[in-house]
Amino acid sequence: MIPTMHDVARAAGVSIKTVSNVINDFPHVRPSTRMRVLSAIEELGYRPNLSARGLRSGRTGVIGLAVPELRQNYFAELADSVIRAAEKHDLGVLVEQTSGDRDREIAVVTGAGRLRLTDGLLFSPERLGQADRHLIRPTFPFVLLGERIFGGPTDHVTMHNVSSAKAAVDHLLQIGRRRIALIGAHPDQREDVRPADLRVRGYKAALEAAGIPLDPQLIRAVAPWHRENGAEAMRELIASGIPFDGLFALNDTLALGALRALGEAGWQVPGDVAVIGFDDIDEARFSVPSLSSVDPGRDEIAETAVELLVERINEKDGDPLPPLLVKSEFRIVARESTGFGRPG
Amino acid sequence: MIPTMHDVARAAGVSIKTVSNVINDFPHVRPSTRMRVLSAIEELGYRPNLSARGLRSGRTGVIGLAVPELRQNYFAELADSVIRAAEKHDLGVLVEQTSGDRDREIAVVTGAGRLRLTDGLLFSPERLGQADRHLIRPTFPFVLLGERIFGGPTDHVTMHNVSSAKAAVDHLLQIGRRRIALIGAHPDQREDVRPADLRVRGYKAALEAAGIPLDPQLIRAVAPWHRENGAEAMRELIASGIPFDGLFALNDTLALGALRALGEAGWQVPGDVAVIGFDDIDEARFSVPSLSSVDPGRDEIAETAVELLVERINEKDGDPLPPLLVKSEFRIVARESTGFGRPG
DNA sequence: AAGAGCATTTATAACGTTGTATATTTAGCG
DNA sequence: CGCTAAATATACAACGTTATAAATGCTCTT
Repeated sequence: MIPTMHDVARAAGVSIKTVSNVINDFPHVRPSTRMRVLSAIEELGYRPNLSARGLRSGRTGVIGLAVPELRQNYFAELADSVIRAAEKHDLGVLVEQTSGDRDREIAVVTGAGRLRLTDGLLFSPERLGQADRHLIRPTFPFVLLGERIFGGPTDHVTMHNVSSAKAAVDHLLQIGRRRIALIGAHPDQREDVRPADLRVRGYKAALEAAGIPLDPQLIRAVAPWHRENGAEAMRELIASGIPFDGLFALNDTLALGALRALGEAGWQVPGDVAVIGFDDIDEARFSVPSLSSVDPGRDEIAETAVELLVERINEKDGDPLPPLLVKSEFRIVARESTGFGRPG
Repeated sequence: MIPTMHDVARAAGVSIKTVSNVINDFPHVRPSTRMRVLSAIEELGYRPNLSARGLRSGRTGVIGLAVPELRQNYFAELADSVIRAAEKHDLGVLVEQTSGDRDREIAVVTGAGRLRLTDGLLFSPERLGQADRHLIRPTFPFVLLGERIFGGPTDHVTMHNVSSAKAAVDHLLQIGRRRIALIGAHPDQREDVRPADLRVRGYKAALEAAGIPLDPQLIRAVAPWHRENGAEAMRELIASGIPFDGLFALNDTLALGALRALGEAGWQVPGDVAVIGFDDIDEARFSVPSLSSVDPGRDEIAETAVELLVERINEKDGDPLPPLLVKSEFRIVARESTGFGRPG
């Protein structure tokens, strides 16, 4: 049978509360008593029952992470970073996949479902957007990730989409590219706070600052941001005959698809077209050619998000701080696809 | 304040146990009573406290998944599949990363750490090997994944390493390749049950069946199986001047690294060298050229593993079934790197 | 050497749910 | 109708932990 605190207490000849005090590092325990309890714990192989602890203390020591799907590199790497960050706070991470399904995302933000076993939730939406802001009710510790919803009632960790996108395009301009295509714009033209729109805004700002007129033909709508769609968009652009010497793909997956299409068509990268992506997923370092990208600070996002969530969890009931918006630092990573690093 | 069953019971004018009965679909509840309770639940926004349920019932509704790290595509995709499979059984998944650290892997198998909150554990080791078999004590529901440990006291879901590797090499032979290199062998020569060894065995079997003499120079040891190491091994092989016209990489990540090195060296794939990998990660479909691979049946592995775990969780104490070894079906996926699909 | 004041320990009551045993109601049947 | 059996509902204990408050032990003063 699995030993309980009672068993330990009996073995050590102390009360159950003393065992609890030892386990929770309560200061006033005589060293000799602590020793006795610790060895009883050791001997019996006792482990605290986390359900009981959770019931009594109101904390489970687990946070939830809801992402569209781990199959997508960006989210796998995000989850990796979140799990590492949570570990530092001694928290476990329960991962839930929404599959980008609207109803499931709603279930997640309204606190339904499995995530009730958690002390708080990190949520990276894929379908819910600005219009669904009102659905988010901060009835439990909650931190929003990503760029789909702004101005909600909860903490939010995101990236500098506009300025980092501008920096990416600046990078292409610096190496002398003038006709810079963009793939990944949102199919409908409404400009709001979606990452696609924000990054397009950065693209336009960079061109404008450089005094280069905007050619709408070079902006290609692509959704969703999968490799095959990136490849397809690139094939279409190549087939259209519209000249271009640079490409800004709104994420790395699109860029990798585009690299493939360029390769198929016999175009040289970066000779004929310099390419930069966004996200700096691990894979970018190992494509042929390796892919320049924008590192949006994934680790920083994960760590910040976990820290904010921990603060919310520890927050006293009385004095809730106002919701915080944090933008992580970004960084341009220049690789072969824009003429840096090894020759490609 | 968060409502409890008591609040629901009071609102519906019934006893707390009746509320419990409604929630757990206990058969003998009058439809009118059920309605009353349900609407009270709805009105109060009641959600069961899973810690309390866990304490009382001994089940948390969460299983653990321990993998080296989600950053590696294979594990991200495995986790994705596991979470989907668990969902069908109404189970959440707590993901733990061992970072391939031996001590952490030991902590995981001995039931220490955070995973105490779970009803059972799926474990995919990276460091623990055959010699550590004795560490695994089935004191809680446990299913082993992967190919590092065989003959342990628990259920185990794995793949047909030898025969699928043989099939991969057969595929290269069928398209006329005769000098087939292998990268990813284990640095030490001891042949046991590690995936590297098993796959090398399949490689040898295929050559032998085709009557092709083994050239030890073509077998390259690589560890760990990362892209950069695959690229490096390939560069060395190319530099060595040893002729070869086919490559079997023991996993896709190595193969992708090798593709990169081949590209750098100006070799054509599949013209000069036909390449096949192992795992069929999503990325294989989108490399340039797309990568032929062995699909080891990841979804099947995940589903089988979750089902076995659920059975163990539900097992009565008295009659434990003997440990089960399940091998999933594999399948060769032929793509451009071996001359199939679009031209590459 | 008695008490003050702090360090240490303990008994007992929760936390919110489900299981057991039992009470009550309803339905079926002669 | 009255009796039995089934259906329905309930009270209360228990799961293993932490919090509270109170009890005991120890170390100093004076």
